[in-house]
Amino acid sequence: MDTPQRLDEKVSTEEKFKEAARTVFMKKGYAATKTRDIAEEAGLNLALLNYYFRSKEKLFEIIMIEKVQQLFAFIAPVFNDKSTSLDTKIDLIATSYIDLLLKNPDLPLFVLSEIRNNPERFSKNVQLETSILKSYFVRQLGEKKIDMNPIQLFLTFLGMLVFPFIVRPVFQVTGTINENAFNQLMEERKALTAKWMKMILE
Amino acid sequence: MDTPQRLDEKVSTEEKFKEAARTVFMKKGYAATKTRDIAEEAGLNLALLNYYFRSKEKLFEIIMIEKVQQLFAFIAPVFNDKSTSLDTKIDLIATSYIDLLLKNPDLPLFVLSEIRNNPERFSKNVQLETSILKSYFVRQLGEKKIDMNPIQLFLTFLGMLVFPFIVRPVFQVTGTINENAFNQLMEERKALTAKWMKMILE
DNA sequence: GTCTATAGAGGGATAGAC
DNA sequence: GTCTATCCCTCTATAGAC
Repeated sequence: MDTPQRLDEKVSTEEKFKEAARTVFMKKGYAATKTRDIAEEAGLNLALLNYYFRSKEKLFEIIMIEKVQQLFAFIAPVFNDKSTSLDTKIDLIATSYIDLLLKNPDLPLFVLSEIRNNPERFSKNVQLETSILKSYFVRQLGEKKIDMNPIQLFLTFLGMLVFPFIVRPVFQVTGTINENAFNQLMEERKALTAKWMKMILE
Repeated sequence: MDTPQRLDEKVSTEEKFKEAARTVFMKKGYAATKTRDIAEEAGLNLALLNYYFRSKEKLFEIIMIEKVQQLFAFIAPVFNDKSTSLDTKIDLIATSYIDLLLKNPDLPLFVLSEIRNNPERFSKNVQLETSILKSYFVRQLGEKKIDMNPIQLFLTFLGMLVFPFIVRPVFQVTGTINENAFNQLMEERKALTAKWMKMILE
């Protein structure tokens, strides 16, 4: 996904647009983003955007597929690893997912709100990762707590990890918690989430 | 907030616009909403929208203040009730907040994504409820677990309640869980959340 | 591939009649 | 208060020169 670039090498025009599109789409959302904003952010001529990507919509789809992959598919291998125990998976996922989100704090809210604002787009063009609910991890949850729908456990686990990043904009606007303090809380949260999740499963 | 209307009484034009605006803004978000959509939804003339509310922006602010109130301020009394124990508060909040969200499932994602897409609007015009983090409930959490930042506990509790409604659009688009099944899960979740939260606090 | 210029549609807002 | 007609700016997209 990351194409490494030597410092003296030129980044392609196409890639400059994609990078600018990531920035602007993530910041404002699809509808509020103007193609002019993207061209300006990229430092490139507006007409080139259509030359490379045909339309705003098509460029957005490219970025969106990337982001959905990041959010859903990134952890699929861990979820489906049959050689690791439930407890090991909990530890691994808690750590790696919070690390992912610390690098991309806006990712969940961006993806989820775009799905919500325009569900048609996603039923048609973007393949969402539905297999997570049928993953080996969820089956392991179901075997541990046979008296409960494993989705309840799954939602709780994912919520512990993701929810703080969903409400982050409120912290930012109100100034309640600054960025460093938030990141520190999330680092602590890796171990807390794993501990709590195991308690719930006892 | 709810102005009761007799069935034979006419709903005011202004209220028709507000009701239509709630529907359309909540469905598409601010940026993707056209004033023409709102007028059509209301079954009213477009020019009247500006007559009553001056601008799309002003109408949106009215709706948004309502929604923020619903989401944040609704449970403030319970949070700050000094006469109830921590366990009682947990039971009460779990039940009443899930009830609130079952009636307004799109509320959290709508409010949070609008804050994210345009934080400037909220730092200026809409007063966000920041006092929750200083509420009596959060203090009670801190006294129970003195070795931990109470925000961690608060985020976990709220995440258990709210997060399922945040990911609901994914369920809808993929068809994994239908509306009835989701609502059923949330009913069960009232007791589960309370039980789990108390376990974590032991 | 990259630019300038502009077509063409959309959308917020208002003028002015009733 | 409510309507029709329309202004006018913004935005996506393309034509066509270089």
